[in-house]
Amino acid sequence: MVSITIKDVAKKAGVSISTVSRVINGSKPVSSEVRQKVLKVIEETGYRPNPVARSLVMKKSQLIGVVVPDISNFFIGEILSGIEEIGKMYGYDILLCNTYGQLEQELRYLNLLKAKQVEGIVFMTWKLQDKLVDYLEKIDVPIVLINRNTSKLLIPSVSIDNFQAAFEMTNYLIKNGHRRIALIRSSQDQNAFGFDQYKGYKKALEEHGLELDEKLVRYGNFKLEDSYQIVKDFIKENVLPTAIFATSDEMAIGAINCLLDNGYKVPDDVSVVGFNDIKLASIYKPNLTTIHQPIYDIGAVAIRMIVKKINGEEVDSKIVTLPHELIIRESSKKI
Amino acid sequence: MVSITIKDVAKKAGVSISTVSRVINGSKPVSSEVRQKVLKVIEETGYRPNPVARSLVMKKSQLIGVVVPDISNFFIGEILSGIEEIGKMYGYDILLCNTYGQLEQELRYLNLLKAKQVEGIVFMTWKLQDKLVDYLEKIDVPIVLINRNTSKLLIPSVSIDNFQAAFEMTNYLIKNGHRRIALIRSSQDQNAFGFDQYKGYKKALEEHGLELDEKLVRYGNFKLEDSYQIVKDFIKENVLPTAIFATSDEMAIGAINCLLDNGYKVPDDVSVVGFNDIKLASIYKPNLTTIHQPIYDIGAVAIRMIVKKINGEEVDSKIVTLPHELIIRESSKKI
DNA sequence: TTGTAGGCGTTATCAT
DNA sequence: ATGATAACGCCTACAA
Repeated sequence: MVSITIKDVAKKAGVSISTVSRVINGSKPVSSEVRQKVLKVIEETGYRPNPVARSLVMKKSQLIGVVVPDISNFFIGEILSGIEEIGKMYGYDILLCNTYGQLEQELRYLNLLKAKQVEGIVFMTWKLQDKLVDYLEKIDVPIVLINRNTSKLLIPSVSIDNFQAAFEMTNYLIKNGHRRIALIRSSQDQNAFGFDQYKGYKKALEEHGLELDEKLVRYGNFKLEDSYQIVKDFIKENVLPTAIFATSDEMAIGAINCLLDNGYKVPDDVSVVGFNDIKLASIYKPNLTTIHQPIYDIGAVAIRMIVKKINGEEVDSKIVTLPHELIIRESSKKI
Repeated sequence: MVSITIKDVAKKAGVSISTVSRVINGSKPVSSEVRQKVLKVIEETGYRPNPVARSLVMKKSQLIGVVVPDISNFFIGEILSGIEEIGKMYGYDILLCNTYGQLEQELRYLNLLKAKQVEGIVFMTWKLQDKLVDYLEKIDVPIVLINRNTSKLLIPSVSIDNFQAAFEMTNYLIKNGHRRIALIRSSQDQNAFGFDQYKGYKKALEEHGLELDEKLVRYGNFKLEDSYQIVKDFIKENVLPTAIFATSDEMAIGAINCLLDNGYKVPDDVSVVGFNDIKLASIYKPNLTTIHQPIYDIGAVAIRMIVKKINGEEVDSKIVTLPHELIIRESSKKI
């Protein structure tokens, strides 16, 4: 099964390969007579230009790299559909990279993507380490970060206002009578995803004259198991708060499960709220009070920005902040 | 930012490009003296071979295409991690294609993947239409289907024994006193995913002398909303069965939600069971009775088969059937 | 409007 | 052991 090339088409149509190239790309005028002939041959032979060869000469690939820390994460899955769909719309294909949030993998993939001549990169991670930032800022490919407010960075990003959202959520909890509010977020690192949320939480506490009890701030890695264990610890240490603010819905669910398993009622004994509003949030029982993010749109906007950059169009702003909304459901209540 | 090529390295090292190529690929012996020199230059310059150029001449791409009907589906997300991880282990990257189960998209992507010189394809769909099968069988790239027992097809596949699993589940329900057991599966089509499950369901009914009531067999497209609506219909038509067998956990959850919303208790009023045992199945309240599949492994095995084929190794069997297990949890009970 | 020829970065086949 | 050089399939000045 030898695939047929532009040369074959040229020969069969009795023209030069440049002419064939021209009718394919419409790069230069071709007499409609010749064009018809060539088109006919292409049709007959089923010729398809070889994208690899094309990439080599054009240094373009119609490929966009997407690197994420966990494909099977619900939140990320939803973002991916936005990316894929809009990308497709513009003729770009997705090279998927799963890093498990490991710096080493992230660096490796970034290199690989560049080598593969991807035209843009959508990047997402839990922890934005300095070394990574250096690398990202230097890379000469359009890149956009997801879910980061990188005001201090040079890299464009699309995200909601995590600070404000966490602030609102904490406020809501406080206004509903909660005083001891735990925060489950990811790593302590300043660069870790969720630092803004931590600041929002802190600010709300401060505004109400509540003291921040660092014992109530715990760290999980966006996994159910992690928050499950954290709540277990709370119980064991006998310091269970009246409200738990988990910075991802998955972690909220893990927390609720632990509570339920230990005979506590949600929200009667403890209110638990999440973040993201993944599909599951409104399905799980009890439905999650959470911060709604336009998840699909985040992916869609990110890739749209990349496409614009690729086409040399001016991108309105480096940092796109999408709207969020506090959604109150069953998992929290006034005390 | 001009990237440096093999030519630059050759010049700097004072050798020919062939020599450089040799030390990179170890394709032919090179005096260790020269090798050191070249290696040093590569190190200094940070030279990385251009995979696109390499692809062009080798007609290989280190790329494996993965086409799925819905990235944000939980089950598929988990399969993807298996594929990605094992693929990476063998140096392959993933070109992700999301088809929404549309034939048109599937065909389009298959073409595109071939054009991109992918070395193999992992294919998954809800409905394996004839036109698609024709195409898949003709394609000259290693391909493996996921979650299909394609005994009658020429294409290799990896899957559990869906017939047997559905048989066991139905049996379990019957043995627990259920007589009116609804089945929610995907499209009626013979080629649709889930036909085997339908047969297993039927067989179990027959073996117990139970009549198959076609009114109890409904069709949803693996979406929560679909099964939600189906249960709503059951209620409206006043034909609610004592047990509902949904052929995906997501659909089971949709069914339970509808039941709950309408004042029914699960499993007290109605037992609901699922299929797949996605992570969520053991987290959702009530925990789902379901068929456990080794989801990650399915992806892993599939890509492993492809890599073997690429390397010309003999693949043991065309059809790999992985073990499943009936997991009994809280969503079903004896009546 | 059309054709010729050089080059994109590699690998592989010949010589040497 | 090493070096020219011809592919790989395509695009694009430059000529005609």
